[in-house]
Amino acid sequence: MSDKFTPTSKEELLARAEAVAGLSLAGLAQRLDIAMPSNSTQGKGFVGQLLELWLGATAGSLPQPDFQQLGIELKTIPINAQAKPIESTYVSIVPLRDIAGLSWEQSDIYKKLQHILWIPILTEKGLAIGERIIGSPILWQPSPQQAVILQQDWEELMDMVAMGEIEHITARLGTYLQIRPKGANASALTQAIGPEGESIMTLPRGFYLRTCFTQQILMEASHINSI
DNA sequence: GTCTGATCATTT
DNA sequence: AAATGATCAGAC
Repeated sequence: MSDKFTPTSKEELLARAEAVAGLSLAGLAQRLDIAMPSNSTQGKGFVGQLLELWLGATAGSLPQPDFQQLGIELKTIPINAQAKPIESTYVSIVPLRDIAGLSWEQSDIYKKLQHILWIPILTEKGLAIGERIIGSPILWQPSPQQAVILQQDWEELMDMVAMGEIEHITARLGTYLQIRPKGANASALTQAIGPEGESIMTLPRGFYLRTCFTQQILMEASHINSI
């Protein structure tokens, strides 16, 4: 039943995603002969991995788009019954060293944000993880206006990193993009640039998309779908 | 430790 | 209630 699948076109990928819209996570897990985690705390990441398996994502833990041949990144996004995102969306790790001369277009996050397959997951709290429902997929690319803001956010934040101001960066900065801790726990440390240009140890950080931004994406898509 | 996949727990 | 800062699970 769990025959392997590799998408060779975005149309094929989208069709494969549409085929499981309306299905519960437990339903898809059963189809793939995968065991469900007992709860959503232990199951962090399970939703994404389940859809990766179904859709034939290949990038593994590389900092590259999931479907390398197609240049498409896969993102599941938890939404409530009003179709509002429940959580921000992690995109990629923030480079904290050897970043001199790094441009927006060269960055890992730029490549991932060029083309995303969004899969909304209906995730009301109190709903068991297996009862979450897979929604209709959205194939998205940033509009020119969105691209400008994303680049501005990235440049503002990465300027601070390059200037040794990582410890002054909070999640309050950035219009669409924000930087937050992204590590196993508070004792996981990595090297970064300090105030005097020296090497310091700090928490690993990640780039996240704010819910106000991902909500835009979902709203635009529902508008298109309703025409 | 460095990435991927995210959601949890606490503060605001 | 929503946002921020912290954490969970797994591959390598």
